[in-house]
Amino acid sequence: MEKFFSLPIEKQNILIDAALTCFGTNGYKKASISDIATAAGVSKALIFHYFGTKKALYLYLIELCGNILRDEINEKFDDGVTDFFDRIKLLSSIEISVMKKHPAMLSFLNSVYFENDDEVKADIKTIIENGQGENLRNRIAFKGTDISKFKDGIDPKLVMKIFTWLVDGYLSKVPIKTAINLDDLCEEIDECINLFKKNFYREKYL
Amino acid sequence: MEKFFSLPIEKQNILIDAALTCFGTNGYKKASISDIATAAGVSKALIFHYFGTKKALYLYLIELCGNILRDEINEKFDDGVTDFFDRIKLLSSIEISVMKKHPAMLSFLNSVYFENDDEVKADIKTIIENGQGENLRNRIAFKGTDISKFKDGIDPKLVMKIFTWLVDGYLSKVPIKTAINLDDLCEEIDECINLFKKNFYREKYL
DNA sequence: ATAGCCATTGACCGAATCGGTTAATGGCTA
DNA sequence: TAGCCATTAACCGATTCGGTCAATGGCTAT
Repeated sequence: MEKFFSLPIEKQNILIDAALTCFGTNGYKKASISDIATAAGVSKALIFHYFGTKKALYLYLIELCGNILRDEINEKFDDGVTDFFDRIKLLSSIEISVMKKHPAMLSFLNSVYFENDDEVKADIKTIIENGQGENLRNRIAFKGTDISKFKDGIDPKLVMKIFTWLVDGYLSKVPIKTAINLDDLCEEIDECINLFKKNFYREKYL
Repeated sequence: MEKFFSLPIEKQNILIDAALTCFGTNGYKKASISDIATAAGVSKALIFHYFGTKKALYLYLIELCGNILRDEINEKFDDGVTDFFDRIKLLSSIEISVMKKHPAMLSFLNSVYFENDDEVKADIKTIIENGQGENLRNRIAFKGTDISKFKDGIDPKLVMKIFTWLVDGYLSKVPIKTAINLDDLCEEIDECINLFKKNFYREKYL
C-alpha cells in the first residue's frame, strides 16, 4: 500500500472519493472494484495493484475516515464555546469542511455503521471498538454547554435531535454533493439556527 | 400477472415488501431477483412466473405505490383543516399509515426518483409525467393554509423545509421500519410539532 | 543512446451471479 | 384417479465478480 501513498495527493483523493461513493451508496458486497475504477477513471487492475484486495481497500477507507474526522475535530473544536447553538454551528462547520474534502465521507461512514456483510462485519466491529465510543454530535453539543438560556419547557435534547435529523435529511435528499450544495446547506443551517435561537432562547439572551 | 393478483393478499404483500426493500436500497440494477426471492422466502422462478421480467416487476411497483399513495391521500386528507401544523400532522399521519402497510414504500419511491439506469429511465419518466406533478408535501401544507398565525419574521416555508428534512432524516437513520419504530416517529413528530407551534405562533393562537 | 524501473493497462482466469427457462413435483379438486 | 396449477430445483448462456499477469510505455540514471 506504500505504492498508493507515494501518489500525488490529488490522485489519491480521486480514488478515495470514488471508492467512498461506491461503497457508501451500494454497500460492501454490491459495490464492485470495476465500479470504483470506472468512477475514478483508472483500470481495475490498478486498484488491486495499490490495495491488494477489495476488503483491504474497504477497511483502509474506514480507518482513513476515522482519522480525518478525528483530526478535524481536534483542530477546530473549541471547548471555550459554551453557547448551545454556537456549538452546533461549530459541529456543522466541522462536518461541512470534512465533506468539502471528501463529499461522500459521512454517507460512507453511515453505511459502514449498518454494514452487515460477513466478509467485513467482524473487522468493522473491532475497528469501531478501538476508536472512541461516541455519539459525536451529542458529546460535542452537551459537554460544557450552557442550556439555561432556553425558555422553560424546551428540551435541548429534543432540539438537538431535530437538528441531527434535519442535517441527515438534507444530505440524504442531495445525493450529489458539490461545493455549491454544501454552501446551500451552510446557509440553510444558519437560517435554521437563527430561527431556533430567536424563538427558543429567553429574551435576555438574544 | 393475473396469477399474482389471485394470490391471497398476505402473500402478495410479502413479495411486494421484499421487492420494495431490495429495489429501494440497492437501485434497479444492483437489486437482483434472487435477492428479492430470498427476502420473500420463495423461489426465483416463482417471481418470473408472476411478473415475467425484472423490469415488469419494477414498473408495476411504481404504479402500485403511486396508487396506494393517491388513495390514502384522497381518503384521509381534509381540505377543511386550515391550521398549518394540523395540516402537517395530517400529512405525517398519511405517510405513516402508508408505511405501516408497506414500510419500504417511501424509500422505494425516493430511489425511483433518482434512478438512472438506462433499462428503466425512460419508463419512469413517462409514468411520473402521467401522474400528477407534485410537490406533495408543499401542496398539502400550503394550499388553503392559514399562515397568519405565525409570529412576525418567521418563514412558514422554512418551517416546512425543516419538517421535511427532519422526517427524511429520521427515516434514513432507521433502516428497519417496524411498527414500533413508526410509533416512535409518530411521537417524535408530535413533540416536534408542539414545540414549533408553541414557539412560532403568536400567543393568542395557542 | 540505452538500459532498466515501475506505474498502468488490456486481456485473461475460474468462480459466482445475472435474468430468464423448463421439466418435474406435489398438493388440490372434481 | 385424472388432471390442473402453483411452486421449485436444476439448468441455460451471458455477464460480472475478485483477482492475476504479461506487456506497454514513460521516466530516470547512466
